Amino acid sequence: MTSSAETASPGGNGRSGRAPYDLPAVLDIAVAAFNDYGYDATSMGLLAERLGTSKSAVYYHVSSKEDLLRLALERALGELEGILEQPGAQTGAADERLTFVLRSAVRVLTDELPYVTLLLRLRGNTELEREALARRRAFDNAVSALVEQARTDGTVRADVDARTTTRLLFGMINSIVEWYKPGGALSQDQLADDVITVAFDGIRVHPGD
Amino acid sequence: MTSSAETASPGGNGRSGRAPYDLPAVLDIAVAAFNDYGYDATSMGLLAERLGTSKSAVYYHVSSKEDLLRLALERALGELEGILEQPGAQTGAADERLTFVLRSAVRVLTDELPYVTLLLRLRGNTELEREALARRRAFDNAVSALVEQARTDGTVRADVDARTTTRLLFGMINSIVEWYKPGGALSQDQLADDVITVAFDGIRVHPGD
DNA sequence: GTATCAACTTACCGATCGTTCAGTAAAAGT
DNA sequence: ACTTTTACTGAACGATCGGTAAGTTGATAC
Repeated sequence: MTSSAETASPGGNGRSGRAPYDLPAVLDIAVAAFNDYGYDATSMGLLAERLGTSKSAVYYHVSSKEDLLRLALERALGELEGILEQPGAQTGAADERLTFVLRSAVRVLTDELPYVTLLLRLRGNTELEREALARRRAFDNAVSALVEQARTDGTVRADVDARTTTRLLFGMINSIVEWYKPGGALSQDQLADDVITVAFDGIRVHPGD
Repeated sequence: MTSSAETASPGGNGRSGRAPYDLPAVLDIAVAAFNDYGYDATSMGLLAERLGTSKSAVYYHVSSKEDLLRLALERALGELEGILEQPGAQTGAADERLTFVLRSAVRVLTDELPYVTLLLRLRGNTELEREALARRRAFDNAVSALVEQARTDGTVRADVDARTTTRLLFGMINSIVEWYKPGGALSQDQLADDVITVAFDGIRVHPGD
């Protein structure tokens, strides 16, 4: 057997009554710290402090600070891009596909909250960040094409252009990472319903409804 | 006379054919750099390079890096808070006041784009940043109260709670700083119209419209 | 019982950070 | 003519940055 590590009993290595870290655990804490202070403002020393170890211990698990960022962004982008590969995003009427993608995006945002938060706050300073932003833009463009198609179908309003509509939609959805607290009073499903409701029908009560 | 400086003719001080900087000019360039790289990732050296001077020359005009941030945030927050003091935000029906505030917010965002952008990207690392975030939260709460009132009036939908509604509204509006380019094809007024349209009536075309 | 290995620790490196300081050239004031 | 003020320059400060090198420890393999 290949030693199923797990996050098993403490005292595993007897060093000081704490199981050794594995990469996913380090990544989780790193991403949380990046979101708290910002990637640039988070020093490896501070990260080590949060982990309860030394800087060099972190470097045993990861090859560089940027490597942590790469792993985190890959996870977020992979989940988002996965939405577009699902049947619900590829078959059916454009407005129904759009609904599916938006609802799925809300689910990914809430499921992978810290990872997507990190992605959405990138500034594009390094090559790695620029590549991630390009992939994010590609996702946005795919959704924009759906909006365009729905406009042609006559199911989405034509008095606002598709690009602006898409940006406002993502502005609304992406803002979720700035305030949503998982496990709070607002469930993921309820939030997704609210987003779809406001996005498609707006906040106004129409006379006669 | 108190020496009306202006950004007058070059060669003003004869040093190297360039007029001396004043604080507003330094602040403009600093805010642009902060938005390009992020506040933390922007070094005073890089800032000086953009200004075409030395690090210490910057310190002649400003007492610290944080001081630049303070001046910039004060400008953005002052403009936003000013919205709530205008008659349109204080008299009339709640939904009309809400419309006025949202439209005004779009105008402030586009007029003071770099300054508001900086504000909206704060992480709250220092005391200064936390104070700015508190003022921003107070603004959000004022708008949330308007939404609540409009719900009571029956002009805004009651099936989404006021807090979530407000957050989605601001998510939409605040995202403008991430993509709006002043002087482009989309005018400020058209953008404001689009925001109001999508926010109040959604993106869907209703059968029978 | 010795060798090997994962998982660290302590100590340190050069680079860069925000900031300061002493000096200085040109303009303005008197 | 002389002083003061404005707007800098160039060099340096201590602190902190991301990252590295070498040694140590307890568990496991043989």
